[in-house]
Amino acid sequence: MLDIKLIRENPELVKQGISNKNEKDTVDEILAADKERRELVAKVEELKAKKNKVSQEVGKLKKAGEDASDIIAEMGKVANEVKELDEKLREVEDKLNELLMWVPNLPNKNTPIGKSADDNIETKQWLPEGFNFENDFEKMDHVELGKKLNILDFERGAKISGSGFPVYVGKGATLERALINYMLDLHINEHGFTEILPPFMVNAESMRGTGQLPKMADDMYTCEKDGVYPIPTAEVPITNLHRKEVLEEKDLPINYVGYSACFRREAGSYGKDSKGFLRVHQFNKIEMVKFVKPETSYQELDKLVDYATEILEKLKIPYRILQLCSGDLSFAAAMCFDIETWSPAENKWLEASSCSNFEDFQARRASIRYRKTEDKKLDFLHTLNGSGLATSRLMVSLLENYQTPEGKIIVPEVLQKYTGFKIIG
RNA sequence: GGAGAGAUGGCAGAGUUGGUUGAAUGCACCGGUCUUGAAAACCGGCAAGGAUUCACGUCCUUCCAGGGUUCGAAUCCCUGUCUCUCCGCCA
Repeated sequence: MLDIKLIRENPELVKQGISNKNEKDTVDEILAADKERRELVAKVEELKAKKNKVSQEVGKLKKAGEDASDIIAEMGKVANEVKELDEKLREVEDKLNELLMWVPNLPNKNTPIGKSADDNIETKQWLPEGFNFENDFEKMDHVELGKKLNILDFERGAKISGSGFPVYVGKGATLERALINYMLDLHINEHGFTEILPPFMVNAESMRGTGQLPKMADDMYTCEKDGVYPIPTAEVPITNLHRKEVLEEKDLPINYVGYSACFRREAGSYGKDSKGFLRVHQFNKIEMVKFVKPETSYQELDKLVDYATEILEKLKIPYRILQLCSGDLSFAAAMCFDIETWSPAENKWLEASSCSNFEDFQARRASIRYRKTEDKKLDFLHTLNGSGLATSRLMVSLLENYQTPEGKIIVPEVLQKYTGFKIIG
C-alpha cells in the first residue's frame, strides 16, 4: 500500500499515478477519512491521558488508605466516553484501511505512460540462429502435437478436473519435469538463488500482503472452510516468508527461487486464448523473488529479466521483451517487463514471464523492513519477482519450435541430460 | 478429533494476592573511560507504531491475536492462533 503521508502531502501526484494506471481514484475520500481519524485520535488520546493520570492517583490514595470513590465515579464516565470514541475511531480506521488496500502502487517515473497493452514498448527481440518467422513447413500447434505424440491429454484433464487442467503423459510429463529442474538448477547454481519449495495454499493475510486481495478475489480459488487459498503464483508464499519481519541490511539482497503449481480461476476469460495451454487453471512455474535495498531495486529488476531470458537463449527459443506501460501494469507493480516467446503455429507472441519491481508497496502491506547498518534505523525494503519461467506457454513455444516435418519433437540440448531422451515420437 | 502445558523486548529470562512495570536481570549491540592495540573491568545508551511540534519535547498504543471485567491488567475471564507433550486417526 501507499504511505498515507505521501497521499496526505502529495495528493495530486498520487491522483496522477492512479489515473495513469486506469484505476479508481479515491484520494479525496482517503484524505477525508484521514482527517477524521486524526481528529478522533487527538480527542481520544487526550481523554486517555487524563484517565491514566487519575487512575494512578487512585492507586496512591488507596495505598494511603484514603477514600477515592468520587474520583472513581468520575473516571467511570471518562472510561465510557473513551470506549465510545475508541469504537468510532476504529470504524474510521477500518474504513481508511480498506480504502488504502484498494489503492494501486504508483507507476515508477520511468514507466512509460499508456492506456493499454497496445502502448507497451518492445525493448528487445532475440531470435536463435537460423530462425525465420516464415515456417518452412506447416507447423502443428501444441494441442495437435500433444495428442499425436500422446504426451498431453487435455480431454481427460477436463474429465477429471474441468477444462484448463492439463494432464502430461509419458515423455510429456518427463519433459515438463526436466524443464522445471533445468530452470531451478540454473537459478540456484548460476545465479545464486536459494531454493524454496513453498506451501501451495496460503491464508488471506498472505494474499493481502502481496496485493492479490482484495482486488483479485474473483481470480482466486478459495477453500472457505479452512480460510486458505490455492496460490496463483509462488510469489505469494515466498514474499510472505518474511512478512512482519525485520531483516538486516547485511543480509540483503535475499534471493529465492521456487517451483510451484499455480492456480487461477481466470474468471470471465473463457473463449479468449483458451486453447490447450494458452489459458489454464493450473500450471507450473518457477518464480524468482528478491528482497533488496531500495537504492538497488532497479538494477535487480534488470537482473531478473536477464536471468529469465538467459534460459530462453539456452533453450534457443525466440523471445521479445516488452516494457509494460502504466495502464497495463498490475495492481502492485511500479515497473514491469513481460517476456514473450514465439509460437509459430499461433503465429504470435505468448507471455511466458513477467518481471516486476514492487518497490516498497508489498513491503508496506506485509510489513517487511530492514535495519540499516549505518544508523540502525528501520525502513521498508523493496520486493521484486519474476517468472523464470512459467512452463505452460513456454511448452507451447518449445513443442512448436522443436517439431520436425515428421511431427516429432527434438528435445533441446540443455534438457537432454534431464530427460534422458533426445527425441519424442 | 480428545487431554494437558506454554506464548513477555534482538535473544535468554523475571514478573500471575490487578496499582508510578514499556516492563527486573543476563547476553548481544552502540558510545565512552582504561590500554601501545585488543581483551577484561567500569560508566552511559539501546523497542516499535501513532498523534502533535520548526525543533527540544509531550502524549497515546503495544507483554501471541481479538473481545470482556475494572477508576486501573503482562497480571482476572472468554474466544481464536501457534508451539510442545500424551491418546486416537491417517498418509
